[in-house]
Amino acid sequence: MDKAGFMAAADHQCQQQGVKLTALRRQVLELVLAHEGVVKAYQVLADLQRERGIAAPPTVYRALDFLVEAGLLHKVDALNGYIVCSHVGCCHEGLILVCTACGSVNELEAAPALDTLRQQAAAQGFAIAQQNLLLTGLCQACRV
Amino acid sequence: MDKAGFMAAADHQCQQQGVKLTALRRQVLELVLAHEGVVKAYQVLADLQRERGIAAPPTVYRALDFLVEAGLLHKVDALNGYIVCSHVGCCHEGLILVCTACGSVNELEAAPALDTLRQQAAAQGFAIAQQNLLLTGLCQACRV
DNA sequence: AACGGTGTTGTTATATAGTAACATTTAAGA
DNA sequence: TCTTAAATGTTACTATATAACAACACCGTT
Repeated sequence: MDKAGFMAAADHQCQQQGVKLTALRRQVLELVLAHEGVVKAYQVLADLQRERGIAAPPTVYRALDFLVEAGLLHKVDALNGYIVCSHVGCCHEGLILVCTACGSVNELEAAPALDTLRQQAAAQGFAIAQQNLLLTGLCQACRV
Repeated sequence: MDKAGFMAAADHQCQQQGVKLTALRRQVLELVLAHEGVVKAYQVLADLQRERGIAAPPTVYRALDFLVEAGLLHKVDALNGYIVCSHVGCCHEGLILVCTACGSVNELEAAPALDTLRQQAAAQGFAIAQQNLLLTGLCQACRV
């Protein structure tokens, strides 16, 4: 999806959810989209400062939290960063693949196996709120 | 496994791997074992300072990194913490379940589903180096 | 025992990440 | 318009992690 398309989908999704994609949140989302792969909060902060002259960490963290909550971004804890959700609108989070060589990030669609995992967790009485599934390694392009 | 048993298994495993479980690493491992659930690096640092009078962050991080590398601990990125590996000696990392209510952590044994995931990643040409699979939610005891 | 290399630990300083608390502004309804 | 809730600004701070270099300990060789 191109950036304009993503922004349109973001607008739509926020409207659906009854939450507001304000100017600031929109700007932060665009800054994240402007990068490839994983983006760090302080990178976004620097970008934002360039565009607006001044900004403090909470400004960025609040916007990023909102965007994660809205399902537009995912937080990648293992990298202290954020990625754009590849599946806006179709709700499922996948398995995140991070290449240590080129830094690229992909969301692998693996619904059946993930469902199995969730069921096994549920079988132990565990009620899942969030998932955070990440594999680190070498992508096809880099493993040559 | 009790603590003494774990330390014995740790000794054995390090010997197998040809790496050294030095006095410092041993002490750090014991400090981690002394806690339930997730332990933070700076908590270990504080404990270590209590026992030895002085210690700096790199001392602790190096020891923790070593212990993770040796397969005795897992790093839980989503919590910036470490947990004791439940399966020392039998090599498989599982799926980590973290309860947001009581803070308890369990490693769920889910080899078949995890294998499927890995195969799906591999099918895309991705060579897995590390995995980091975590579910957050409520454990059986807390969901009542 | 003396030497030299490797790995471990100590030390200082600093980089990076994230949040608490309160003030101010904006938006939306009564 | 007034009021209230949400959003943003601001200051200060806490928490997490690493770089870089120095000192030391261990181990095999001469």
